Parts: sequence; C-alpha cells; structure tokens
Amino acid sequence: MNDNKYELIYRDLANKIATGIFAVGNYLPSENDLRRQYAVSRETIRKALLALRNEGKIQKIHGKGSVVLGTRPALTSPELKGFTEIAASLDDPTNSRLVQNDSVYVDPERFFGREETIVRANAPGAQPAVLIGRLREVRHQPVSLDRDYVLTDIVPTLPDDPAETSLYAHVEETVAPISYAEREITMTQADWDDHQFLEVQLGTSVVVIRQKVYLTDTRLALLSESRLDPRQFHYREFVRRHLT
Amino acid sequence: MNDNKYELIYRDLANKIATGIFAVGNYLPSENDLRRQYAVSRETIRKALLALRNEGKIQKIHGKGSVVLGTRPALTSPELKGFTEIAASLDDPTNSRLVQNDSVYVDPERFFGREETIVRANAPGAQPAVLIGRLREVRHQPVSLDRDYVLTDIVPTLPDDPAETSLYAHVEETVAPISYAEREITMTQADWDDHQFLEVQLGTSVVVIRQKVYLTDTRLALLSESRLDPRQFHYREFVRRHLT
DNA sequence: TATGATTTGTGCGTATGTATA
DNA sequence: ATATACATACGCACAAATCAT
Repeated sequence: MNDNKYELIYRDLANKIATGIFAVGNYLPSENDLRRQYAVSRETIRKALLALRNEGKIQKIHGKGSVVLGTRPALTSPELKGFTEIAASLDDPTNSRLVQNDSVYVDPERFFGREETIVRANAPGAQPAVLIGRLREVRHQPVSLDRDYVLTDIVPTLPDDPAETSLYAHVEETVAPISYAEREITMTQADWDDHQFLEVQLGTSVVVIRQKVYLTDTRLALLSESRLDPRQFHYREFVRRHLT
Repeated sequence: MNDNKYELIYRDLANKIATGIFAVGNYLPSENDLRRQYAVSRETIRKALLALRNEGKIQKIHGKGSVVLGTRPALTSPELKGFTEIAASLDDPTNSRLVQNDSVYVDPERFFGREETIVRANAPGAQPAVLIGRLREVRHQPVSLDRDYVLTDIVPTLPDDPAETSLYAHVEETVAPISYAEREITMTQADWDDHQFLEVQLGTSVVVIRQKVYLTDTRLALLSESRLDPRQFHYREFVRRHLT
C-alpha cells in the first residue's frame, strides 16, 4: 500500500465506482471539481483518472468528462494475484490442498510452449526450485490444479504451511515486491493428475495458464502453472486500442 | 496516428527496442539524456516511458534506470486489432474467405456467457445487425472462424468486400475511432461449422474469444466471436501487479 | 452560424523526495 | 557524502472537443 496522493484518490474513486456511489453510465465530477474536492493539483487527479482508465473502469471523453464503465471480476482474470488473494475477495468458501512438495530443477526458458520444464540438474539453464502443487477448491468443488516452481536462488525460504499461505505474500515479505508477469494460456490433453484431481476425463482438453513472475528488479522469482477444467473456464479482460 | 510529441517518442523508442538498437537487458538512456536528445521536457519523456512500461516493453527501476524487457507478438494477443491488421504484420501468407453474410437481430446482453446471441426481432434488447462470417487462413491452414455482428444502428454501412477489408478500418473511417473492448475467452464443444471449417473433430473442444468493441464515446459498435483450434491456440500477455 | 463557457489533452518548468551506486 | 536517476506534486499556458446560448 502506497500513500501517494494520486493512489489514495485512485482507490477512493475506484471504491466509489465499485459501491455504486458513482453509477455506471454517469459522469464523474470534472477534473477541476475533483481537484477542489481533494485539494490537490490537477495533474494528481489526472494520474488517478489515468489508472482508472487503464483498468477499464472509466472512459475519458474529450470535452465532456469521464464516464463510469463498470467493473469486471472473475476467478481467472488479468490481475496479477495469487489464488489466496483472490479467494479473500470471494464470498464462496475456498480451500487449498497440498498435493506435491518436491525439490526439482527447472529451465525457465522451456516453461512456455510445449516443452518439459523440469530438467536434469546438470542440464544447461537448469535452476534449483521447489515444486509446490496445490488443488484449489471453491464451494467444495475442484477448480484448478496449481503448480508453483519457486526458484531457490531468488526465494530461499518457503512458508511453513504452503497450503494455507499466499506464496506472493511470502515472496514480498522475505525478498522483494512482485512487479509483473508474462502469462500464457494454452490448451492441452488432460493427464492422470488432471483426471484425478479436477475430475475431468482422460484425454479431453484442459486449460493451462502459465506465468513467469518477476520482481521489481526484473529477477525471475517463480514459475506458476494453473490447470483448469475447460467447462468452468472463463477469462475476461479489458483491452484498449490506443495509448490515449 | 497522432502527432503528439510523447507518442512520436514512444513509437521511436518502441521501434528501437523491436529492432534491437536498445537490446534486451540493457538500460535505456536516462530520462535526462532522452530529454536532451529529443529536446522536450522531462514529463514528455516520462509519458513515453510510461506507455512502454504499461506494455511490458521496459521496467523502470527507481534510482537506476529503465531496463529493456523485450517484445511479445502473437496471432491471438491482448492488442485490440482485427485479423486483417495483424495479418499485415506477419510474414506468412494469409487469407480470408467469406462464409456467412446475413441480417440478424442480436442481444448484446446475451453475448458473454453461454446464451444465444441471435434473438427474434421482437425480443427485449434485440438490435439489428449484420452477421459476417469469415474463415481465416495462415499459410493456407485454417486458424480461426470469425463471426462479426455489426450493429446496424451504429455502423449503417459495410465495406464492399467484407472478406478483404478490415472491419475496424471501415468503422473508424465511416463512424468514429474504436477505443476499447471487453474480451472473454472460453471453451466449448466443436459444432458442425467448426468441424467443417477448422477441421476439428465434432464434440472436441474449441477456444472461443468473444469481444464487445466500443467507440470513443462508449457506444457499442460490434460484437465479434473468434473460434480457434485448441491445438494452435496460445495467448500471451503481460500483467502488472501495481499501478506504479 | 457563431460565440463563450466548460472540460479534457498536451507540454513546459520547477521543487522536493527517495533509491542507487 | 556526493552525484545520478527516477517519483511525486504543483502551477501555468494553450489546444481541442463539446455544449448551451
């Protein structure tokens, strides 16, 4: 949590949109009104509005004002959050079960695409990692089978109870803030684990979301793979055509 | 194309990153150097860098500089572009075949999720639209079956040859700039058309990307559905954890 | 049609704070 | 400690789009 002015204003406005105080389709107060209300400069207001715009919460219309567009939630969404963090914002009961916890070697270069990520210790590009496999349940139904490869060189420790704790929170507390990720979504054939845990038929398709998660200093901290039942998969995002 | 200073600088820097003049892993010149090189104020430079950062092309590190991260291309990517526009940037030969061209009524409220989009003319929420179905081929292989529902009330005319022309370009020339879209990715069972055109087996899974495409004034201009062979589907995007 | 008021967009300058080396 | 580099914040001027008169 930052205490920047524009971020505080951003959160206040985002909250007022989420709770309907600023209703969808209506205009926000003008930048000059907001400037007076928050007693800041116009540039500070504009930074807050830009952040809302980039997330698709408002649309700025030249000469008119800022229209409230609405809000989009989902379990699998463009936000860079861990399951534990998303679960905290859901009403439904959620559960994580540890199903794997091994020391392995991985080659991050082979994580995207359809190659094998786990390699021999002496393979070129091999890095030591801890593999944590967790089955995620919402409303007591399995929704995803997650495997995180935590790079030991960057993240030397792990939470005491990996099933209960947010990996992201642990990394940010013990190493450095998580900053960004490259994400890949593909489809593949269900394997035995998918069949066992996600209760999908062998050989049918499952959705695979892979992420390379980086710290603020661009160091790669972990690889994560999430396998989902295609019947439950729905991914929503907001995309813009232009910078401005 | 805008002729704003910061956008020109953005494009110049993006181009130098794409062509390797600024190599991955290296630092860009400092904001002060860039300010001198382009003979603009520091804020203008910072706007250009912010745009690069938001697209995952650079990472700004406080007190150090801006590291070049790299570039990510793909046929199905987070950019809001039509197939014709993406095809223009590919080396491979591409082709579009018109397979459908009908007048229908749609209910945009029913476009996301798993409901029927095409409704009766007198249904509540029904809007007139032209359905344009096109089979897209790359390297003479079918890659996607696209259906665009162009809302007649907003876009009254259509290009003369819908198979060859970019719908997006036509909308922007005759109506208003396209600004943003809500996108949904799901999976469903292949139907007869998928089997015929995409050459996938009946009943196996296909990827469905649906988009609601809006103009700068927030009017909904068209609905588009893209159905893809899951074996060829790979979607890559860049996501950030924080605003700053 | 034209004009002025309002609102957002772009650009510049300056000052201060904070992180890095 | 000092210099460098990025981050935040304020203020100002003018351009461009919109709308009511």
